[in-house]
Formats: sequence, C-alpha cells, structure tokens
Amino acid sequence: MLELVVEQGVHATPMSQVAKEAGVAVGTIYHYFKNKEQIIEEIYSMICQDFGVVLMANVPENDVKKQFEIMWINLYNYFVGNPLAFKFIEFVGVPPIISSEIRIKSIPHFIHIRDFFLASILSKDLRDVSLRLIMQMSFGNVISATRLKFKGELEMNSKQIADALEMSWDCIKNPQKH
Amino acid sequence: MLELVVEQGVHATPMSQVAKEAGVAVGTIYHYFKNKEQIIEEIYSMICQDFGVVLMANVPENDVKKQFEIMWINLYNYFVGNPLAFKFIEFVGVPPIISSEIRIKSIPHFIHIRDFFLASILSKDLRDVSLRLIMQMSFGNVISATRLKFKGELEMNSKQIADALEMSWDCIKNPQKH
Amino acid sequence: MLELVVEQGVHATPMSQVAKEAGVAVGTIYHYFKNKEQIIEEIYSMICQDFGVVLMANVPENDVKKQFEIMWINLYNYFVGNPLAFKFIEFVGVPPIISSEIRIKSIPHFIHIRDFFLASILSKDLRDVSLRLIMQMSFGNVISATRLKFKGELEMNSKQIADALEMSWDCIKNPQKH
Amino acid sequence: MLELVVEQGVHATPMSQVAKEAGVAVGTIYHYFKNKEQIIEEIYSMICQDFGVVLMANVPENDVKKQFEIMWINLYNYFVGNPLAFKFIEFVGVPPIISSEIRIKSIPHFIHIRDFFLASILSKDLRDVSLRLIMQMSFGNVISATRLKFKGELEMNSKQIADALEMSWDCIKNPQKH
DNA sequence: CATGAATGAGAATTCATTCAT
DNA sequence: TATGAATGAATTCTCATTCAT
Repeated sequence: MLELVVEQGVHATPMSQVAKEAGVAVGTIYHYFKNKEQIIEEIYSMICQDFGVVLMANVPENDVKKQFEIMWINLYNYFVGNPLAFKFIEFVGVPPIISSEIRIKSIPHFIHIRDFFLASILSKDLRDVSLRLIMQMSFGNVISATRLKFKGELEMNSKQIADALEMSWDCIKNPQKH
Repeated sequence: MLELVVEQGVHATPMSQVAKEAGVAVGTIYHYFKNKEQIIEEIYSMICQDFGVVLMANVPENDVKKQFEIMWINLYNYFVGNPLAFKFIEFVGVPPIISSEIRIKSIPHFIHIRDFFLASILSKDLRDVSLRLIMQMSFGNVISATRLKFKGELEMNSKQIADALEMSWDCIKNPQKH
Repeated sequence: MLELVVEQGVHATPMSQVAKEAGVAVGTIYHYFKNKEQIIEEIYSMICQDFGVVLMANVPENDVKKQFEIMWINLYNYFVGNPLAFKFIEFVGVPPIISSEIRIKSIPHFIHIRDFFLASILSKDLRDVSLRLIMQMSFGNVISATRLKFKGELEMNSKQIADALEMSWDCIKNPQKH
Repeated sequence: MLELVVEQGVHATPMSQVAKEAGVAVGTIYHYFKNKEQIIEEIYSMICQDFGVVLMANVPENDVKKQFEIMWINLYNYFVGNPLAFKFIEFVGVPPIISSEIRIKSIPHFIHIRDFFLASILSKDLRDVSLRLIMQMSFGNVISATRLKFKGELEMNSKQIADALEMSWDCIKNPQKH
C-alpha cells in the first residue's frame, strides 16, 4: 500500500515512486485512479471506514464507562497497529489536502460512534455538553496518546495507557453521576 | 506575512508568489533566507516563541487551577486571534515538513510552561502521571476546542468555552486532591 | 466513421476514444489496422476514391463548359453533403500528416478528371497553360467556395454558387475561344 | 524562429526541441509565453500582420488591374520567400488549432486589402459579387499557385506565374468592363 | 477473432534556486 | 543590496501499442 505518502508527505511523493513501490507502471495506476488526488481520497475513505468498524469491535452493552474504554483502546490499538493510518490522518487528512466534500462523504462511517455518545449524554453518564465537543475531545485525546508513542516521547506501557485512558474518561464523564 | 503558506499549503505556494506578496523580487528573499525550508522554519520558530510569551501572560500565583485556566484561555485566544498561526501549526508544523531538529530548537520557549506543569504534579495538584502526557493532553484539548470553532462545528460561546475548559481541567487535575 | 478525427484533430484523438466510438476494444482495431497512421491513410484513400466517382457523375458529353460546371457542382455538393470529408481534406490531408507516398497511391482515382482537363486544353476550350495549374486552380476554387459556406461567411445561395462557378470557369476557360 | 512547428506539425514538436533550437532552456520559454498554444497564436498573428504590410507594398494608384497584380505578386513572393509562413498558414492556421477568437483579432491587419476589393467592386472594375467571395477566391488562387511550387509540381517560371496571375484576374474582373 | 489491462516513453508545465547586472 | 531572467530537473499525466486470456 501507499506508505510512501505517509512516509514522505503527499507532495513529496512522485507518482513514479508510487508506481515502482506498487510494482506496476505509472500508466497502470491511471487505469484505476483518475489522478493523484483520487488516490489520496480513496485512502482517506478506506481509513475512515476502518474507524467505524474497528472502534465498535467487542464493545460490551450497558456499562458506558466500559464501552468508552473499549472504544478508546480499540482506536489506540488500531493506530499503533497501523502507524500509516495514523500518520495519514495526521498529515494528510487535513485541509487543504482533503476537500470538505470528501470529508462529508465519510460521515456515515461514524454514525454508530455518534449514537453511542449521544445516548450516553442523554443518560447522564457523560457531561451535559455539546455532542461535538465530547467527540472531538475524546478523539483528540487518543490522538495525543498515540502521538506521544510515535514521537518516542513516551513508551506508553500499560500504566501510561491506563493513565491516558483515565484522563480521557474524567474529561468527558458526568462528574455528578460518577 | 506569509498567510499564503497557510492558505494554500507549503508545497502549493511558489516562491514567486511569496515574493510578489512581499513586494520584493525573488532574488531578494534569498539574501535573507537560505532556502524555502528556512522560511517555514523561521515562521515556525516565531509562532513557538509567541506561545511561550502569550501563554504566561497574566498568570496569577499560587492557585494551580486558576493558573491553568488562564493559560488555557490565553492559548485559545491566541489561536482565535491568530487563525493563521493556528492553521500553520496544524497543517505545517508537523513532520515531515518540520524537521525534528528545528522542533528541538523551539523547546526553550516552552520552559516556563514545562516548569508550571512539573511543579503542579509535584505539589499533587495535578495527576501523578508523566509530565509529557499531561502537557500533550492539555495542548491537544486546546487544539480540539479551537478546531471546533474554526471548522464551524461549534460557535464556542462562553458556556461552551467554560465546558471545554472544565473538561480539560478534570482531565489533568489530581482527583484525590480536588 | 471517424468524425472524431475531423472534430478534434488527429493528434487530439486518442485511439481509446476511437475504439469506444466504434463500439469495439482498442485491441480489435489493431487487428484491422497496423497503426494509427494507417487508419488516417485509409480514410484519406476512401475520400479520394469518392472524389473520382462523384465528380464524374452525370457529366454530359461534348460541351466542355457544361462538363466543367457539372463536375464543379458535383464536388461542391459532395463537400456540402459530407462536411467531414471536407474538413478531413482541409485539416488532415496535408503534409506532414499524410505522406507523399500515400498521396501518390491516390492518383489513379483522379485519372478521369485528369483526362478531361488534358483533352479540354488540347481542344483549346481551356487556356493553354500547365495542366497541373488548371487542375489546382479549379480544385482550389471549389475549396474556396466550400470554405465560405462552412465558415458561415456566406450563405451560398444559388446566385452565389452561380457566381463562384462563373468565376471558376472564367479562370480556366480559353478567352480566345469563349 | 520556430520553423520546427512548420517542419513537423504543431503536435509533433515538443517544447524541449523548440527550446533547444532556440538555444534556451524550456523554463525560459515559459517566461515569455503562457503555454504552447500562445506561441502558436503569436506566430499566427505575426504572419497576419506581415500580410497586411507586405501586400500593399508598392501598390500603384488608379489602375485596378495593376493594383491587383502587384498585390498578387507581393503575396506570392512573400510566400516563396517565407516558406515557413506559407506552410504555417497551410498546416496550422486552420481550426481546430487556431481559435476563432484569435482569428478575429487578426482582422484589422486586412483592412486595407478589404478596402481595395470593396472599392473595386463599387467602381465596376471587379465582378458584382460578394466581397467575401472575391477575397477568398483571390487568396485561394495565390495559395494554389504557391502550393504547386512548393510541392514541386510546377517550376513556376515567369510564364507560369503570368498564367496564374492572368487566371486569377479573369476570375475576379468584371467581364463587362474589361 | 476479440478483449482491455498493462506498459512506459514522452509530453507540457512548474518552480526552487542561481547569478550577471 | 536588490533584481528578475534564466535554468533544467522533476512532476503529473497521456496514449499508441502489446499480449495474455
């Protein structure tokens, strides 16, 4: 796959190199993708779809805290196991590279995640604040933890992961209830 | 200033356009900067220096929570007041565009901020977790809040800002003490 | 048929488009034609053959002026009825696209036309000038008339056609005899 | 100069070759021309301007036939002396290569020529037919003569030139008056 | 016979950088 | 010190042609 884009940045990765890495001729790529932009968008969409599936894996029922923890760990593990996906989201999945149009097309993948947060706010398990705020903060916290690991600033052993997870939970939990 | 870079992305901004915008000839730019990379680095360093100064403005003494809140708001306001700086940090201040070498050169600017977090951990006001973790989470939370505002997903009125700030504080505060 | 070539120019028409228009696969085309050049040459030859047949249709005997007029009108009508053929001759049937070799191969088609002009010169009905000169001028005059119509500069009603025809005849007739 | 375009056809002439022939780097060309199309248009405009100037050179007053002869010979000599210009007009100065927009911009160059023909029609020296028809036929006849010379089909000695010129004149002259 | 995926040389164009003025 | 014309390597993308199925 196109780890090149992630390794070097979109603009620094010529199609010729992409082709060589993929073991095909440049022309071949243009049979399957209209242009370079479309390749990037395709990757972006694939990763977003992964998110939707991966996050909800093995999520238990009923216990909101437990659910959140599993989701958090799921995403963290996905990033750690797919560093390219992480870097892609960090470096590429950002305007002006990705058009808002393609961004919107990815929303359906996140529908279950959205539902979880919305229901948990209504059940008073999570803070009574904007849904978007809770989601962005939660996502941002996983990103932060992953970034520390990848930048080599922190080993992210099980203690540190537990710390990060607890911080994230305290960040969004309803302090009145828990 | 080089809002061009922010508006269009580094690679999409030719030096000729930078020169025209600056009202000088391309050649002139090369008297003051070794190459394009250095210009980007210079901007990056300037913004980092701003951080160091801006964050510590009007920070009171003694009350850790109050101190954190002022710093948080300072950074948030800086970003809102300097959207270019925010976007630059988001889009550009990221490997592989910025070398880790130049990143390290910016550390001294953050020394006071680092001191604050370190002291607060030691005084048990903040959680007993890695310094880097606390700093990254805090920074990430301000970024998250700012991102919501700039993407237009949230208005970020005073209630929402207060929410975000409270979440950030609960994220890092020592739950035993507070 | 390959109106594509006429509509867009030879070099601007990829084989893939030719194939799609023809409803076959690219590979199929290469069963019947050696290469792109040969397709162009084949079309050129077809049109030249048309010329030979069309021009001599309904040409009466004995009266040279009448003969010329019918031939002139025949060619003009052919062009008007087959705009693609006209445009092809104008845009494509021109070096360096068509090799002189293929041009020579088309000469036999024009043998009857040649005979008419030659005989008419000898009979003093036409000017005592070079055969080639008379033929080229006559052909050129039909082209000029057709061009005016296609460029929309002239409606080419019957009066205008009659004018053009009379001019062409006065151009080549033997002024001593007529 | 860009004889290359003429020698090989527009599409068959890569910019790299144009640059090498001109003794400059490819990039340099793009300082002076926006793109390849503009170079072609520039040449086209230059040649059209030449036409306007060259044709009217040494044209005497009062005698229409003499005037026409001089203009005819002027154009013929220009083509013979500038084979590239001739070939360019033949191969390139034709849609779909030249846009009608650029064609229209060249009309002013032909204003004096137009005036001559118009006045001569009104004075009954030329046939009472459409101005455009007379102009196109005249132009076409010079083209025909030049084509014969360049294709090597005719030597075009002074006798043959005189023949062609006489034919052209009989083509457009008012038979009632002359 | 028919297909169309694969090829890769080659095209137009861009742009960071240099250097004579 | 300031200029900006000149450079040419590098980039994206096209398309005539081939060949395994």
